[in-house]
Amino acid sequence: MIIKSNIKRLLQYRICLGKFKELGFTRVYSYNLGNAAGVSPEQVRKDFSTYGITGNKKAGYEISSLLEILNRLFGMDKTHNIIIVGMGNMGRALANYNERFITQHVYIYAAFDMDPSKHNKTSGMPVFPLSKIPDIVSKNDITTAIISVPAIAAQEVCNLLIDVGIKGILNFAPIVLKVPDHVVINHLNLSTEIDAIIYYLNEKLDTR
Amino acid sequence: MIIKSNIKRLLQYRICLGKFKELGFTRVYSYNLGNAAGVSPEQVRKDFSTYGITGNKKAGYEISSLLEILNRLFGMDKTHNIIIVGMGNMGRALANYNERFITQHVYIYAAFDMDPSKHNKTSGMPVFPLSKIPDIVSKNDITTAIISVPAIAAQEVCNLLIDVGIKGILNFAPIVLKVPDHVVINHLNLSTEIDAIIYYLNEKLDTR
DNA sequence: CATTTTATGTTACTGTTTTCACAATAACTC
DNA sequence: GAGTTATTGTGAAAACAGTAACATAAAATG
Ligand SMILES: NC(=O)c1ccc[n+]([C@@H]2O[C@H](COP(=O)([O-])OP(=O)(O)OC[C@H]3O[C@@H](n4cnc5c(N)ncnc54)[C@H](O)[C@@H]3O)[C@@H](O)[C@H]2O)c1
Ligand SMILES: NC(=O)c1ccc[n+]([C@@H]2O[C@H](COP(=O)([O-])OP(=O)(O)OC[C@H]3O[C@@H](n4cnc5c(N)ncnc54)[C@H](O)[C@@H]3O)[C@@H](O)[C@H]2O)c1
Repeated sequence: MIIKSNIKRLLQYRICLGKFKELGFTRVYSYNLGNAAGVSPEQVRKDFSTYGITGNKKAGYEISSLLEILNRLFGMDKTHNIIIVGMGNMGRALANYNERFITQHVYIYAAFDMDPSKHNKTSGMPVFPLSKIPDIVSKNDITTAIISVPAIAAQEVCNLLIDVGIKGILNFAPIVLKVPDHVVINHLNLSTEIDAIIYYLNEKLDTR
Repeated sequence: MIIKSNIKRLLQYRICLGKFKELGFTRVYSYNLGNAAGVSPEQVRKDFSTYGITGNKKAGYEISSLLEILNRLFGMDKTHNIIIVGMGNMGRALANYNERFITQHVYIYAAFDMDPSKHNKTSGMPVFPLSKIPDIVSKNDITTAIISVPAIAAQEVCNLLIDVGIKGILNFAPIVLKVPDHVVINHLNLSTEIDAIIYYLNEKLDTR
């Protein structure tokens, strides 16, 4: 599953709208939103059009009602509990960010690690052994998980998660995980993100 | 700047080829690579074709020479020194990953933070105040930086980096940074990555 | 209240990416 | 070494995404 850019843009519009609202604005134009989100005003209107979102001729969009529509579109009427497997450097960084994730209606409900020395509560949420996964996932209707274990263990952890009913996965391990069709998987390879930047820098030099 | 998916795929092929090599293989077919990288064999061949990379009819691709070509394409004949600004949770996680980044020819040479309590060497590389940025960047030919400061400070840090000659930025702060055309910027919003997964899960339920 | 202004919403266009199909050809078989 | 097989390489087709143009309509103006 590759996440479409229009979905990412709509989520970005939502974040920008929140900031506009905080600043006391009540209406925005496609031009303002595009500027804040780094896209053209036409792109903003096109994205809204695709999802049947309409504003007012000449008067732009009312921020509160636009936010309501986007919040409904993204199921943000409630907070989505998720779990993390792998409480190493990346897992801890994410765990410590929990109070900010909740502003996007995401909450890390529990974490899991194979290393018993990680089993404690210092990161805000409990850290359990992997044997607790089935119980916690099923008892709390959890459908989404973050994998931040070493690449060597990622497929095994992934399989386990799918077995217990996880349907959406954000994977930080630098390996392409094999999942059944019904599972939504989002691969995030930070090394690659940096390498790609460096590639474009060199390319610009070459074609000068 | 939006990073094209063919570049990300080529980088992924490179990683997969490395694993094949470790496992003792000397040749691969487009089918093997596609399978490992999660794409179709046609996509693999097309990507190679786009960059003038050729293999052998019936005998596939020789791993070592393919790796050489990709390493050259991505400037991996040398290690690229980069810096991080913001040594909080995310910055530290990245810093601790330095010995792994170097396998992708990326090395975090120095880190910067406005908070004096972060100025030490416990994370492997030195952590300096921001006033040291111009000196370190220019003396070490550094062109790429990671921003992991709070959103409120990100644009200011970004401007400073561009002023001292940084040309490529990976930004973790949940804000769309304004940069001149010649700067390559890669926005990575982790909240959005999770929200997008949740969106697709709900969408699948809706259209069931 | 007629006219002008200005921003939306959509259609048509343009460009890009992916998939498909198959000719070309190197390796293998007998 | 002729015939068969398997895999590449690419051009054409299809699908997708982004840009541009403009008709439409609400608001502002006077
Ligand atoms: N830290 C980074 O900045 C960074 C950057 C790029 C990629 N990554 C990737 O993210 C993943 C996590 O990175 P990290 O730096 O946090 O690694 P880490 O080694 O610090 O942490 C890994 C954690 O996973 C746990 N673990 C190992 N095997 C497990 C298993 N089978 N089940 C459950 N837990 C297990 C370990 O106990 C450890 O706590 C890795 O795949 C890494 O390649 C991290
Ligand atoms: N930690 C996560 O998992 C996570 C998830 C999503 C997004 N992010 C984003 O990544 C960024 C960093 O997150 P974090 O969790 O590491 O935050 P953090 O608060 O732990 O760390 C921020 C660091 O930046 C430093 N800083 C603040 N202002 C600065 C300035 N002007 N110049 C230099 N340094 C400055 C602080 O001293 C601190 O060390 C934030 O923008 C955050 O929204 C983080």
